[in-house]
Amino acid sequence: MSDSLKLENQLCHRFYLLSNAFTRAYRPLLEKLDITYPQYLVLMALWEEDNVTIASLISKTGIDPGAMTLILKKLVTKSVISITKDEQDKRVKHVCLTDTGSKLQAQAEEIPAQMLCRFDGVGVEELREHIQFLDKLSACFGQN
Amino acid sequence: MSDSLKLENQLCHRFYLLSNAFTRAYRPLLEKLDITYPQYLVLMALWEEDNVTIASLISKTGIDPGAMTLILKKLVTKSVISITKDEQDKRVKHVCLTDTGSKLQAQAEEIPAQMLCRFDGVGVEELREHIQFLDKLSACFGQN
DNA sequence: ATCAAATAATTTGCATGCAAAATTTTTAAT
DNA sequence: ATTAAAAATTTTGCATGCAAATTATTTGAT
Repeated sequence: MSDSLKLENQLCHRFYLLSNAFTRAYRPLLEKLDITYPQYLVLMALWEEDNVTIASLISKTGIDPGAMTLILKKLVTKSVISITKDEQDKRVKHVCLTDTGSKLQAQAEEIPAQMLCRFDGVGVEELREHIQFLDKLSACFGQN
Repeated sequence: MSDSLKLENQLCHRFYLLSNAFTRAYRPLLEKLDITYPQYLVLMALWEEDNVTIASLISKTGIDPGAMTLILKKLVTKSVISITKDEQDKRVKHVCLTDTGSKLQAQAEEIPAQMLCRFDGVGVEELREHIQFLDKLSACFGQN
């Protein structure tokens, strides 16, 4: 019976807890925009670069293809995005922000700062340093 | 348009990606034990301390109460745990490992090492240091 | 003792996450 | 040109995650 199976020694459990904690923390902020956290990820990607393919959104956000289909449908229903078919390659679809979707960015601008406020005693330098570690760790798992 | 809404600047997105990546990485290892990742969390808690209340499991694993009910039902169906009612306080239920559940620990012992193998170029010292940061960050969000 | 407030679990309804199968369309090899 | 393999999406089925409402019990205050 080593300690390797103890919960407190699991790196994965930390990420499980933190990922869920962040999603919960974002919820009240995102509800004002009437969107969920994964939908927020899609919109952040689109605010950076509009008119991209679904495959591109999947790659940038890391959202599962099957989930992406549903998420995009909901954003279309909310009139935040529109989806058009590619004329050259009929397999491909392009996702565009609507006026409503573009204007949502202004309301979202304040969200990152509001989240940072909650990081009590966490320095910006410290943060940047650890983010490098997180990216290094992500690289260990490849694209999947 | 500040950069605060860019995906690459989102700490939350890192945790989203890493949490999902870990769950995916554990899947093939856990399938040999016929359990899912959240079920694995519950079992790790029970291998550390058996015969605990559901509320205790919720607290230790951070799994949502509603989800916990379903997870425990499945573990009961697999004959990995058994659930008994408290005689003193009829609101409370106690969760116990069955023989099958106890013996599963032996098969699970090799899992942590197999996961660590994938951490290419990540030092043990480095790991310990960053885990402290993760715990510090978790504390910013309280129990919820 | 009595009754409101607090607890422990469960249920409900909605939104993913994900593997695997299915569709549609394109590309590549023969 | 044909056809098999590849690529982009969608669909299907199952397992959470989570807020909110509900149920069953217990505790605490009057």
